[in-house]
Amino acid sequence: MKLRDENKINRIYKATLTLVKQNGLAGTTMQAVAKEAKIATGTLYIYFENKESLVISLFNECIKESAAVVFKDYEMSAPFKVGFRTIWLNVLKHKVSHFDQTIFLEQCFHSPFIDDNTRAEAKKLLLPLRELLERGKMEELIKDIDTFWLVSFMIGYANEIAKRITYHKKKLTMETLDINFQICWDGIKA
Amino acid sequence: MKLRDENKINRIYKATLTLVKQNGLAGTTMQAVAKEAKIATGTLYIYFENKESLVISLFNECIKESAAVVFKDYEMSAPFKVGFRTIWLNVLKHKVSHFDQTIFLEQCFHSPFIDDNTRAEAKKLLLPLRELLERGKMEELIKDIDTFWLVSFMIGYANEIAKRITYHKKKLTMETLDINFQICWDGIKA
DNA sequence: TTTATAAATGAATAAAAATTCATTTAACTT
DNA sequence: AAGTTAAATGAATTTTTATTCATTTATAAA
Repeated sequence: MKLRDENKINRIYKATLTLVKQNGLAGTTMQAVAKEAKIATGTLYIYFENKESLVISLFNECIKESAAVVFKDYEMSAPFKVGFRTIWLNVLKHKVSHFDQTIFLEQCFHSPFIDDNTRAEAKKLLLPLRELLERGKMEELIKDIDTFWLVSFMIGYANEIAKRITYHKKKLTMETLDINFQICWDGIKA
Repeated sequence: MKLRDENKINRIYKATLTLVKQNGLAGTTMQAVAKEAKIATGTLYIYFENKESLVISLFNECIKESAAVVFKDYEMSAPFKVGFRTIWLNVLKHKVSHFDQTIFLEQCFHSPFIDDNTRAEAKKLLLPLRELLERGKMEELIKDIDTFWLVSFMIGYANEIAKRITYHKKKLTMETLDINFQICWDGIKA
């Protein structure tokens, strides 16, 4: 009996991300995904019921992976600014190094595949970040404004930098990180 | 002789924007566009050779409109911060009030329809903004870092706010504008 | 009015993409 | 080594979407 190859799912995911980055969700066909993943078209349908299912599974995978990365190396006990920097750099580095995921997620939010419910679920993963920001406000280190705007600011900015770096073939050097974190910190600090 | 109705083109554009915001470029069919614009499918092809042509025309239209808006009410003679605020608010207000365009442009950048050349042309429209920022650096009012990052920051942030406001059904009140401009200004000021 | 001209229509066709399935292949069991 | 099972294949089919075109309708000029 031939065993189902879990690794193949990753090949399919990878292929999908590559193609969506290149051509958008609009321009990505199942045939193309299969070809890119070096499998037959039919094989795709062994692993995923249909295109919608593939997109939704990959969406959840990306959300999960991205959430896992945010709090890497974060120490509750460290000073607020240190913790904030760690998290912001985690977000930025991840968005740059997995840029295809960044674009895929963006495309998903305006696709017929992802509904409001899925969107809402995805949002929940940012809860720990919101808590960190509440702490910063408590300690009077950052502006006392609706956390909503603070989150928008740090995530949105990281997103934009990731795009710019990729499109303009910039490198994510330590200098680049420092410059941008400085802007980010000055923006939110009290 | 029946005259070609230029206004119909706007109806088609409007319909396309509405549908792309809802379903993405992926989920937007010519049939659906025609129906939304309340015309027959065939009529669409009188005005646009094919789907690609429709998308590219609309892309150029959006870019043009957005460029026209940026410098509204801007006075060269005003102090730098005043000018900067005017422009930033113009960008933000436009992105919020024409959110369908914001999304359409975003989708275009990852579609098979828009090529690198078109992208580069679009970028040129930000030139006056770059010049303003150079002036700010000269006057030592803002951070002396690559203009590239400053533009990323102000445009990217406006983009993100527009998304957040729309998705979370927030209103663009004067308070909201002030809060966010404060963050933006603190971020770039020297 | 009548005629000429171009726009508008939408069903028909072509093209592209999604999905299926009969057949083959690979890996495990006895 | 033979038998069994499930994965893999890719051509064939179905479904969806883009595009065409013969016909109708509206407008302007004669």
